Amino acid sequence: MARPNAEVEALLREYADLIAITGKGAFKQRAYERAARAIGGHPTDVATLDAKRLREIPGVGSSIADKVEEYLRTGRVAAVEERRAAVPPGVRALLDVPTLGPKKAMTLYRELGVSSVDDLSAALRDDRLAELKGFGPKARENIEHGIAVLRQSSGRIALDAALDVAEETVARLAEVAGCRRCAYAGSVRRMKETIGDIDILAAADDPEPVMAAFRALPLVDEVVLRGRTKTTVRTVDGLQLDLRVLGEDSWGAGMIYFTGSKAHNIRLREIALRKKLKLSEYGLFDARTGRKRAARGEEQVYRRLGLPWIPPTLREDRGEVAAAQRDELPELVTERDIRGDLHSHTDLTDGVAPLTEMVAEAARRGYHYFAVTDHAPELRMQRMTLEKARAQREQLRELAGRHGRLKLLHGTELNIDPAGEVDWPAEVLAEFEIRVASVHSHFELDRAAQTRRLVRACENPHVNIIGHPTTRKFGRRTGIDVDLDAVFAACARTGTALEINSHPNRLDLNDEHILRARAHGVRFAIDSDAHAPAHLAHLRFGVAQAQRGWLSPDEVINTWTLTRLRRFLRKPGGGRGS
DNA sequence: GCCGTTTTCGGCCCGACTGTTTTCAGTCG
Repeated sequence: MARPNAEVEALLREYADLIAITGKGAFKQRAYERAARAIGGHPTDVATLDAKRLREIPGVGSSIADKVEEYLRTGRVAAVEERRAAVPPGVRALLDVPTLGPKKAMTLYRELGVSSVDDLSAALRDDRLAELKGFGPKARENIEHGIAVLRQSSGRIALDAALDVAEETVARLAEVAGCRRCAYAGSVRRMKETIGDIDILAAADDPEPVMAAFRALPLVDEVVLRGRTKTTVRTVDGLQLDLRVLGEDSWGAGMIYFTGSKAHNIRLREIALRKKLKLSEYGLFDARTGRKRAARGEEQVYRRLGLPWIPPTLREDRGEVAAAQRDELPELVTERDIRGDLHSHTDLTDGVAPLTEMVAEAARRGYHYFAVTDHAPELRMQRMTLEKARAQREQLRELAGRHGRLKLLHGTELNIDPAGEVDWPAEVLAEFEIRVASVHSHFELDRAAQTRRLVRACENPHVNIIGHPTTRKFGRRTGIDVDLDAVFAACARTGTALEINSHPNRLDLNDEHILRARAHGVRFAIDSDAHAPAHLAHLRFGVAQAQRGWLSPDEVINTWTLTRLRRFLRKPGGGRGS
């Protein structure tokens, strides 16, 4: 289903978790986690590597290489199966509850037989945790809150995972004889930040062969609904997929209907009604005679309604239909407009690839410029020092000019402390060409303190970009409590850009924040925050959120020429800046 | 389990925060 590297990464992570839960072997657990990360971020497909080449991946030795080979050969790993037998899968799922780690999960399982998040909820309700050592009132409250955060996202999955499933399914169905067209629609096509279910549309004269192929997909666990033109299945991961088959002559109307959003479709039907037309998934019809007026292409249907084609990322009933009527749809930023990435990490801190590989990938993507922004010393676990940063700058200089037009920028990701101060004194900050500043801790400060903190960071004459501004993480954290409008205003006033972090678990800022921020006249940076070469491709998710926030290229600083970008990086009061 | 100008053993990313365990374990980044 997913890329082999992603599958192997998931398997090794699971094994690491199982080691942690069963206790003993903290370093072994770390070794598996490290190998999982390295393989997940490895540029070559592990299925094409033999044991010797596998061992060349940092963190992969003979034992892990053997397990990877075993998995690729047989689809299973005996050692993993053994651990699975000892720990019910629901116990591992407890680790997804923030503030619950392996130790507490195991205690809950051993002492109370808790083996799922639902069990845990029940145990909390019956106050059975109170008897346990290490589960005081505050800890129980934290677990309760953790479950609530988790539940907010449960039933939904991250956009990247949904796109993998959607693209794979479309590719399979497109091969079926008699399938004339196939595409995914729904919230995946609108690139919503999380996805509840996946809608697939196919065009065929006879639906049944496509339906049969759909039901037979390896990822299908259960056929929920089975009709002539519509089938619903549930995957082994609990995700719901809907397939609808239409005639090819209804394709455009069908795509509009199944892409949604529902609210957008209602707007369109209202317009149709005023024009004495009727819009359904089969087409746009004359209300009186029933004659078909348009259906084959989305453009034709929109045109018949007196509208230009509206990009799926805008179809949320946020004024796009009215804007289309006035012919004032924004010119949306696209991935092609992006000239470079301004936030990335190497193995000097917590990335998994060396500088050379990150730069090579940036060059391969055709970028004009690329900023390397490893963590600064304040994030202690990264062990950054000024000497290391300067050595990296030298290395970057040596690489300059080796990749055609690609220009390399030496930057850093600073840590914003609770008072809004960042690492390093001004003169050191001035040595860097670009400075991202982000919150990495103290998520619990109150609203006034968080707001002061971020505004202060904006006012720092060396801070160019506020990284992942809300710090929310899908299924982990809701994000800090902060007066975003005050921060947006500070960004606009000080010439500080706001990041749209493209990591599929962050997407921070999200579409709604972007819409609000842009009203303040803020500039944005769409960044990957890549920790591996493959992560540079996450940019597509950030660009999609930018589109959902109605951004045009001019509002995004990394669509600009390097000359214009450099001018922006010299903030008012930023001194030499560079 | 991985790794090596500390090289085949003995380390391993380090520190803060939190709640509760009265001396520190567990979780997080």
